[in-house]
Amino acid sequence: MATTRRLGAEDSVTRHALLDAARALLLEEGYAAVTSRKVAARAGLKPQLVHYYFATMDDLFLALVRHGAEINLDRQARALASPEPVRALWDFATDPAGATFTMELAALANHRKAIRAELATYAERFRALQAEALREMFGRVDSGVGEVAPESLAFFMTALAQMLVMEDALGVEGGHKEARELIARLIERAGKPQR
Amino acid sequence: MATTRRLGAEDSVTRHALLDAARALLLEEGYAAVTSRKVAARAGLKPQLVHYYFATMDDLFLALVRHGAEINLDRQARALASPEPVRALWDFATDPAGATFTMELAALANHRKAIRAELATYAERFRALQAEALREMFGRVDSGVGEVAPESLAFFMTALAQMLVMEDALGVEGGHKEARELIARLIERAGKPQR
DNA sequence: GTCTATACTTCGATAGAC
DNA sequence: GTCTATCGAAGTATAGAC
Repeated sequence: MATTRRLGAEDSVTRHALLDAARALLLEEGYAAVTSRKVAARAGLKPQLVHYYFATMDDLFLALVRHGAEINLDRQARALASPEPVRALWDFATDPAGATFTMELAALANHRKAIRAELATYAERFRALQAEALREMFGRVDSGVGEVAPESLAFFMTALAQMLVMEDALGVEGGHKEARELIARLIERAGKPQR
Repeated sequence: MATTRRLGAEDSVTRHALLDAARALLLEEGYAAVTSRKVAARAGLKPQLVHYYFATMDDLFLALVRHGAEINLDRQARALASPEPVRALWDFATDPAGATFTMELAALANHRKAIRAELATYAERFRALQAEALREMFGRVDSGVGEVAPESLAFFMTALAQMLVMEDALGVEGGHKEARELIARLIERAGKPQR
């Protein structure tokens, strides 16, 4: 294995078209629909081109992870720098496209080592950046049963956002309306950081 | 379509073996690995038998959903009837196998209508049963920013449990330790219901 | 540097033998 | 009622032409 097969250039227009098509398929039909044939068809290209630009399908998925993560790191940074960072962060976390993208990749990663490692690294980076921002805003927060570390606060927020969006997509709604209202009140209260 | 092809009996031993194999594959390698060939191989049977007992792969998945859900409804009922229902419910929700099973099916369901509908129906049932039990135990709970309905409480609990387990599986751990400790304290406090 | 012709494997599904 | 022989489509990947 590991023959020295040639690959297309990273900045190729065709390569970008394939990545775009793959991302669209991932969102619309799930990771199982991201096959060389379907990706190519969506981009109006031949299936073999996928393997010219990406040695294996795993490589394509890795490129997808990196590209999506970099874009979202940007978006998150902007949210954290906004006048209402907590609200902006929540809006960012509950964006359906972003949440779907993450959930699909997580499901895929569950059984593909290389992708899992890459996704985990990015996830920790996201959380650390959120935690840092929350720490600056609030320090440790009292929960009524002890203090909450910023990292945990970031986890709670992301977890609830992801599951809300995911269940919405499935058509599960029990408890959502009141949960969203409660979170809205928490964000309202957090609007003006204590320090 | 819809030809009147014959199907095997529901109580067939072979059928059960196939379902067991499918469940194991789903847990170990993800839904994409649940193919007629792999399921059969795992059960030591011929691939064509899958289609004798399940007209389509969707039918196999549906059977898997129903079987898994019925077992878990039982487990949840036992948890709710235990001396420490809140703790038992949390332990049940954070069981890795159960959470993985759910997440895989959710990812699959995202893009398969029939499975999505079935899964959503069961999910609502789980939540309603949890909510009913929590309502009997606590009524509405004060959160510091208004009351929390039992249904929302159930959602929060399940969401956090699922994401904890899922991130653990991916190797993401930021904020988990303190989050688990905080939840443990909450459960401790909830140990003795107020009414 | 870019794309095509082609090979080989695995997929879901059907028709028909026992 | 149970299982097998077989099919056409779709999957990843390689070697080689432009």
